[in-house]
Amino acid sequence: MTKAIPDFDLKQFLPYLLNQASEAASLEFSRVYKDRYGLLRTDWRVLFHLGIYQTMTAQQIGASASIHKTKVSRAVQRLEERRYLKRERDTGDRRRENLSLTTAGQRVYADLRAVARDYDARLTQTLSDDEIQLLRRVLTKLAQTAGV
Amino acid sequence: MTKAIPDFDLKQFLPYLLNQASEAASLEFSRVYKDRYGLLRTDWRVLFHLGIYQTMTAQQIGASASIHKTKVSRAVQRLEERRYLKRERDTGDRRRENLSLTTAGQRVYADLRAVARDYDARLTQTLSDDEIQLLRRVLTKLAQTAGV
DNA sequence: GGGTAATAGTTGGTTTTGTAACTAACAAGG
DNA sequence: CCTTGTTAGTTACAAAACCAACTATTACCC
Repeated sequence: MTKAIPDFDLKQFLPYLLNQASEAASLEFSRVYKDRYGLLRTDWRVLFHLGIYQTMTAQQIGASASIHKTKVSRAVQRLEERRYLKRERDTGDRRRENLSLTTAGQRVYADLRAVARDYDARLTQTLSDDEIQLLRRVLTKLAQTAGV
Repeated sequence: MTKAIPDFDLKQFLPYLLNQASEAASLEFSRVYKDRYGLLRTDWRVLFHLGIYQTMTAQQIGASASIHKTKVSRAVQRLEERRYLKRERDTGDRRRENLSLTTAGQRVYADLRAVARDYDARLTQTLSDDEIQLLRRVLTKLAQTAGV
């Protein structure tokens, strides 16, 4: 660690900085869904999609969250094993499965949603309303940039 | 996908939003270091640390980037295999290894640094200077929040 | 000095992810 | 209908991440 004048500011490089912020910002939340329910990151995202929208296919969830279909498939399997989710073959198009939460899954969702709300409030509590708005707007734009 | 009024806005939830933005923002850059040099995410971070600071130990890199020591260890192995990095046992404390880039490694760093600069400029080009400043400030704060 | 704790880094076994190939069902054109 | 192409979802195998235990060395301190 010698050089006095760095020729590149890694910590200001957006892909790096965004990743550091993202990891830090999800760390505590991940501990909750992991420790309390044994879920993985993809699992809680699928769970939340179904909690919010009631019924979706794996394809819809993957498109919404930019998750590859194999990851969605495995998250659905795990949630089904835990009896948080049920599948119903679509009668109109029998390739599709309409996914929804069981009562147990809805309970988990409601619990984690409350945690998420508190957590988001904590993350943003040191920021002004303007800052939060701008942050969300810019991040949303960035998220869309690369087709994600 | 039934419900008209969602009870939670997942896409505004910071851990989720940050992750989407982070993934999107690093996608194209990752293709460059992956396709051009066969590097993984941890690899380019270690490479950049050494490119910027000349000499560091694995411990220092891990502390700086919040990367677990086993991940650093394996990234160092991969970079060494590719002859981008050399290790020297520290004479003062023989547990430590002083890591630095080979000439080949420095070439790779210089190339990727140029890509990174262009890429960062592209990511921020639709934002005003004020927005960029605020974004970086807020993200830095968030990154520090959880001890990361 | 000699024992105990702490630190730097590696290794091994298990999970998770990534990628490609696969099955099953639908679509569209002849 | 029947071939060809597309879509929804799963499976298999390899690559990577995770976590715990390990070695080697240094620090502490009685």
